[in-house]
Amino acid sequence: MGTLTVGEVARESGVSGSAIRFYEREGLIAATRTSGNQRRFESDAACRVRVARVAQRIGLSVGEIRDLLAALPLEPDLADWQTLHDRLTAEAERRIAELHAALDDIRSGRRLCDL
Amino acid sequence: MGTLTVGEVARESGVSGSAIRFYEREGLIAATRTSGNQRRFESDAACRVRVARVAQRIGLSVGEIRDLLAALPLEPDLADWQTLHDRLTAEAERRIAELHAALDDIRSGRRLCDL
DNA sequence: CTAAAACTGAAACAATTGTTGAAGTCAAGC
DNA sequence: GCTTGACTTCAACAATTGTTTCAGTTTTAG
Repeated sequence: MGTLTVGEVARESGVSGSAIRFYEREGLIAATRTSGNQRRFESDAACRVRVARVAQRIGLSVGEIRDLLAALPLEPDLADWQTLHDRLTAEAERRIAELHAALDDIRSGRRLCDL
Repeated sequence: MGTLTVGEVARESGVSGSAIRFYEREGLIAATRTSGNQRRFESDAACRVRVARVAQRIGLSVGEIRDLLAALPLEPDLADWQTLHDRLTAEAERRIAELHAALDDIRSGRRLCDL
């Protein structure tokens, strides 16, 4: 009950088992191993995977998400969540700004060829 | 003088020769062939490649850009440019809206795990 | 005509984000 | 203790967007 298998994390987070293994390989989530070499995750794993999917919606790469989650302790306090929150927000706004810049260029009146 | 080689299109459009060949393979730009099988592009090719790069900034895939450029005749009139313009703009706005939706979710007050 | 520069296709490589399949191992219930 | 479902690793595959390298061909300038 204290720990979760790959399949349980997969179900709880709505991601496939192969993706869960991939995320563990990539360092997004940590696992211990049973004596028989099976992964066991702490109960926060599904939460972290969900955070990862939110970050993917924003457009972060797996490497960026790894770094993001690295700053999130096992039992995050409010400040930890706030930090994560702020980083995701900043990144989203940065990407929105990039798109706005592209839009401005498109609308600049110059021919598209000259951008 | 009426046609351009790969290298000339590359220089005029600021992308590499290998990318130019790739774009031709993928149908973004059209080429005729010399008797010696070398590509020759019409003078609009560099322009189309530039449009493609703008579209990439917006986030369109090569396939989407192919479709976009397919609607652009060899000598586009104002309406053709307007159509292209409108599609790019709409696509940019769509992606901006997606990011705003993600931002709204992040700011919804729910825990990130519950998104 | 010849030498150099640019071109050719084909294939391998690269990073990214996983999925699929095979063969074998572990864990849980009965 | 046996069966069954879930797990393991490893490798191959997939799509995307090109780059690199090879050996060979064409074009162009002189």
